Amino acid sequence: MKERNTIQFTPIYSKRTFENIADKIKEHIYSKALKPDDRLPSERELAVQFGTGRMAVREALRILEESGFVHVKPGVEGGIFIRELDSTGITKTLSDLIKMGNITLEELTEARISLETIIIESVIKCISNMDLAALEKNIKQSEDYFRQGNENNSVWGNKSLINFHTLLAEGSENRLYKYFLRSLVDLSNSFIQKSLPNLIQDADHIEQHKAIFKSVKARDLKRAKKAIKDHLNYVAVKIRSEMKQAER
Amino acid sequence: MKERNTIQFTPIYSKRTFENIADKIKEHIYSKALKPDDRLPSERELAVQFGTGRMAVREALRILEESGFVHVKPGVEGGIFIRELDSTGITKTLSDLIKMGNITLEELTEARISLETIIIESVIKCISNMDLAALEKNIKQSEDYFRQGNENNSVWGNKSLINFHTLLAEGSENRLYKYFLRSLVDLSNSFIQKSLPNLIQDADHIEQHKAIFKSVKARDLKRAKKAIKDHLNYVAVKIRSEMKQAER
DNA sequence: ATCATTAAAAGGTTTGACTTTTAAAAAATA
DNA sequence: TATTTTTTAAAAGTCAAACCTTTTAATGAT
Repeated sequence: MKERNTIQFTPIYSKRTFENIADKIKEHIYSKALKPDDRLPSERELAVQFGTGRMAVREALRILEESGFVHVKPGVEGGIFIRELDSTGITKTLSDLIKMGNITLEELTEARISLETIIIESVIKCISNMDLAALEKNIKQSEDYFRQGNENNSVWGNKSLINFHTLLAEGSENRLYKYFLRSLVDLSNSFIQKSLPNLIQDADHIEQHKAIFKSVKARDLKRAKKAIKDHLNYVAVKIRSEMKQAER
Repeated sequence: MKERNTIQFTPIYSKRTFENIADKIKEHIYSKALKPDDRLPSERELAVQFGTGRMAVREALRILEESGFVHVKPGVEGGIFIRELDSTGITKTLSDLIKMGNITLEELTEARISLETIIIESVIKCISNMDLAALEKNIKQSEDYFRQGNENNSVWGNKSLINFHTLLAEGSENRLYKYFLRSLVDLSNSFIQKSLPNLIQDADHIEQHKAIFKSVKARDLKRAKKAIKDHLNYVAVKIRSEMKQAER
């Protein structure tokens, strides 16, 4: 039996000039011909090379800039520089969705709890000694900062406290988890920071990080899952009560 | 004891004109003064209203277009239209990360399995009868298409087969899950479709959807979790073996 | 009724002149 | 000599005006 040919036609867009330019540059980035920190020719030079006007190039640059491929710096020694793609694209989108009210803080924290539970499973299977050491160092920093921390006892001063979770995700082999988690953490932080700028850091928080670390180091999945869940719920409850208090 | 004032200065950016324009328009979208399908004044008119040149407006539009806020149509009765924000922003970012090799198909499917397991928990708690009906209808469509499906027995023809999972996510109350899942599903589909354009649809696939549906309807979490896990693993195995076969 | 033509409105593109920003280089000062 | 200030050149940022292209509604011819 002869196989039938099932070709499909895809819609045709006669693309706009600036889209073509953006695509051409992207191709070079995809193919690694252009790598992070490389500098592109100047706007005017690009316009000449592409055989287009300067404005078309500029519009292409706006697109590339917005999606995080390049970053543009004016002045001598300035120019158009290739950037590393990271989680900021996701963060930006989610941030917009939050501003539109399409996502609430509750949804954010719920998603974070689910995600971190998944991550801890992944992490416990494949975390390296280097990652473990980084975590241990992070906890040390948190403790140090907390001890001398009379100057500014807001959680927001203690950066290491905030970084623990993203650092934990670094131990996972699935980069998607890292991107997602980093976005969620960044967002819930900036979200909470706005409503509770004076949130106090407490010793329990660090103890809980320590508990998570220990169970991960011991590769005790059951204990680790419980530790992370307890911790996140603890934080969620604390935030909720603080918010209630702030309302009055 | 007097509380110490802990103000923080945020960095100052003297923003570029087009950024200011984009921000101004975004504000109106955030505040719902501009709603989906609303039409903005023409480029020329906007330039007059903002007191800037037309090119600054155009660059702002490129940004808004890229991040999914507006969509631009030329011609009479054309113009600049407000769009509903959805998951396409996330999808686009992830798609770029895939093209950069920062994410693989394996990571994608793994993440999908984890996410769908979470979703099924959320769904089973709060799914409405309407959502259940939609799922049931979807399965009916898949079966109908499959029965008369001699014309084109590729899975890709059977759209309802593909939509089952995103439809399931609609039952969740957490919109983040919906956005994430839709992105992951869209991506793995377009990914697989490229490498396996002739993937055959099979009856088991639909039976598994049915099993998931039944356990969700019965609110049997344990059975539902098993059903979704089995299904996704089944698909993953099938795809992997097909890919191996395609290599030869 | 149907088809072809036309005109207007919108975005798309180019060009050239001008402004602003930045950092290195040069000059003035201590 | 070391430091501070000024100059300068390269690059992006901006604007205005003209012109091109696409789209569709309205008009007119068949």
